[in-house]
Amino acid sequence: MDKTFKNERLTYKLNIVAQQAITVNDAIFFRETGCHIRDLRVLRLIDDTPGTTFAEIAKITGFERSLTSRILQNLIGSGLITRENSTEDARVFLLFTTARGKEVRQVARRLSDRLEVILTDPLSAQELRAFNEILERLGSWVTSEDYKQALDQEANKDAH
Amino acid sequence: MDKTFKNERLTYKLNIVAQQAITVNDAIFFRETGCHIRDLRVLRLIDDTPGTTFAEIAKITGFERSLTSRILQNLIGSGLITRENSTEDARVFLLFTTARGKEVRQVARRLSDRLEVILTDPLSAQELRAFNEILERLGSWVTSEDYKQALDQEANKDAH
DNA sequence: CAAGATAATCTTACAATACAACTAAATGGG
DNA sequence: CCCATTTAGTTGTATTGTAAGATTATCTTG
Repeated sequence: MDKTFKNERLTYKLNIVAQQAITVNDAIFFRETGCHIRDLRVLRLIDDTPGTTFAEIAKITGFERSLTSRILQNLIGSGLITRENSTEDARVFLLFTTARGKEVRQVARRLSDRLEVILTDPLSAQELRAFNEILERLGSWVTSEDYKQALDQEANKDAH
Repeated sequence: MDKTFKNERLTYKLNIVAQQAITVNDAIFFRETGCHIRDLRVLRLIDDTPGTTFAEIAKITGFERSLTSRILQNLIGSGLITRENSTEDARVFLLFTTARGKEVRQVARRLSDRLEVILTDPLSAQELRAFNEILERLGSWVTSEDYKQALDQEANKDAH
């Protein structure tokens, strides 16, 4: 039996799997679409809510404003999105996907499906469902206030 | 119901959970032990195989030689490990943990236990076991040659 | 219309890490 | 036995990604 991780920490295992999957996938996405996963996420957001703004994107993704700005510039430069001045506020511009943007989004979606199939190849359908469900719960947990508080309490326990 | 990730990709969820858990944990480790997770991993390696060498560490961890060198310098600087010249080869030095190093390792181990309990708080014992087992398998899979090959094939399918 | 406030950008600084050049010591073939 | 090559480990430098803050343009309110 393969013992790649026997007795390793959960976070360590998590890190390996996430890191590996993302690094590899990102390279493939870039080769096939010219975009990195992060850019594609922004593209998806814009495609799902046409006319969204810079500020919206920054807020939803949590990216720094400067970073957001650059990603948008990239997408515009690649002709995947366009910006239109808002008629109500000349400071604001509205974002839309171009035809090419929609196309790239579809390509990315299909690619993503296939990559996920490969990633989860060793899992049975049932295991995959269970894994998804658990990740879901853990995701909610680690981004919650309660999690932060639990950690704070842990720290205080030590400090006494 | 909380929909943090509804319909999100597996890799995305994985990334969020791993990223969040690691970032937060690393900060706590650093505060409590003065070491980052990565340093602690090296410390553990040395403590488990006293007399190990620079080259061994670099090979096992997969870290760049320069990075490995700097981590070791840190650990030495903090008085957690010592280096001894090898009697057989003057280029080589052997690594050992100091008393303080062993102590820090223990502190880190206990802390790690507690942090893992907090992280997996929303899971039942059974779910935790299942999750661990699946992560184990995925870890082996994504670091295997077969995985790389499966991805290559996928890429070629497109290229035809 | 002046004084903030807000949207987005641009510049700069910083941290992390990889790469490559370097020193010192060992090995092995002529 | 000595010189060329290899190996162990270190250090300087370049690159990269990102955050923070200054900057520009526009809007709002008194």
